[in-house]
Amino acid sequence: MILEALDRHSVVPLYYQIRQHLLGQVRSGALKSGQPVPSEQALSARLGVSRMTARQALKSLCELGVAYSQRGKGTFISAIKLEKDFRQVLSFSEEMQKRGARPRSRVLAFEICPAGAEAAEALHISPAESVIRLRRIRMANSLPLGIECSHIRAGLCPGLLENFDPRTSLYRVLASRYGIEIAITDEVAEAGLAKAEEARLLHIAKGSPVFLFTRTSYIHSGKPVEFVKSVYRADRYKIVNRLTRSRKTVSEGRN
Amino acid sequence: MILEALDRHSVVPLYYQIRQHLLGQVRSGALKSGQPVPSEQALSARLGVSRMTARQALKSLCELGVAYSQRGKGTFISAIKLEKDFRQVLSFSEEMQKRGARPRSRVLAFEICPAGAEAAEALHISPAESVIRLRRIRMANSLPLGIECSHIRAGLCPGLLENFDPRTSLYRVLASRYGIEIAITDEVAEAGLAKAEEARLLHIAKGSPVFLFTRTSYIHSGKPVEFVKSVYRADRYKIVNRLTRSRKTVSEGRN
DNA sequence: AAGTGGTCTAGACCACTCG
DNA sequence: GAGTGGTCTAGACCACTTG
Repeated sequence: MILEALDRHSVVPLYYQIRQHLLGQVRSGALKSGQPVPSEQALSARLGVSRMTARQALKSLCELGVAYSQRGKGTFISAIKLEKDFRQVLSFSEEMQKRGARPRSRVLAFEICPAGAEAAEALHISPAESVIRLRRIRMANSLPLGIECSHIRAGLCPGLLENFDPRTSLYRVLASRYGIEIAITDEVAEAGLAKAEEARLLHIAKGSPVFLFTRTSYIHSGKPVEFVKSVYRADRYKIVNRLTRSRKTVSEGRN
Repeated sequence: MILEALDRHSVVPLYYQIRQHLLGQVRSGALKSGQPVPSEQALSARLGVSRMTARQALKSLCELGVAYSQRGKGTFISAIKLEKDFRQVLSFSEEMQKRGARPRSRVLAFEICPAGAEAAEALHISPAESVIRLRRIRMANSLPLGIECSHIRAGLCPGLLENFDPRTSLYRVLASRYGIEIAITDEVAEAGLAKAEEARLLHIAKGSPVFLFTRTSYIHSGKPVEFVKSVYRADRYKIVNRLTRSRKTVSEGRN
């Protein structure tokens, strides 16, 4: 059934190799939804790994959303299609490429200025402290999609203004040049109507429906590094989400 | 430092007791953001459990978003506030109670009818197959918030129409009476303008901004059980999300 | 009764970070 | 070099599900 595809001398962990192997079987259709994945004991025996390792492989498969475990019954392939990066922060470029569209941006402003009240609160700095402000029109296949205005604490990335080409990926530069890796983004989405300037920039009628986003991004330690306000055309953008219902294990009561 | 609060004869798993203990220290302020959590070795030695058990406790703490681990350095309390149920499906009642509002509903329709094209596609049934349709105005503190129209495969819950009081919690009845436990909800949110009927029911002007939700809920096996379309007032509702950026482990390349 | 996943132990080696 | 988390082993007992 399962080939001996394990490389015990690889730097790739065994449980990860097993997971990828099973993932391949799902992708190829050899394992279909509802079907049981080999049990922990079976994997352990067949592949000559300890049961804990087999277990870790199955658990990580479940964390991907590809499978689910039932005590006393087994582990089964989930019918739900996308083993998806639903809740991943994607940069605009990444998101567009994934959807098969050509991303482009037009820079409206790229400057150092005081944070102002709203950005200051989100970034936990004083309103007078300097931020790098980058305002761009985001386009997919040359059609305007939205306007994004990003604020980054200037102290975190000295020289960004001089060294960054604002038409390229901000996240990539933050990571490679300054070692700033975004770990979490909190996002608030509201629905509203396009104001006159926004409508003009987005090529829609004033009063058209739009999404208003407010995003704050944090590095792993929890320190906020970026605050973004955006306006997106509602006729060309929607929010897709996947929510899970707690299996009693998440909270301890009262919630 | 850590009290011997472990009950080795409890039905509650040791790792879970340890996690809750650490969670308590975070809540009480004894462990603050940025501070290191006791290491796996330290917990293991101090509490007399194996390192794997201590490890499992720390791992589950990280899965809650309360802490994060760094190889070679340690595990630290995350500064990001809510150890939250961000990604949880909550029923309307649960959500409102959490926000401290009194939930109420007014039933507009509660009937059996053919699924129709849109619901049929989401539920993977034929458009002629019967569904139970429940249309309600959702209110918080007596103010109308939104209109929800839910479609449930009639075959899954015989007698629901006679036995369910549509002003109470649908999810609770599905779970207790029919053993249907919602595991995952896929949600699409769009922004739009209120139509005449919607505006009247929601007490807003026609053309006011609204959220349009389309939700499909699945049980663990992936079978779809409920399809909901809703319209929510944008001035009283917003979407809050937390996104994480992949730590290279999630996908295997090309993404 | 047999098989499953959930928990737990007491070790081990490794790569990594930091002083 | 000392400490940390990441992986792995070879066992064990348990609760749960199913025939």
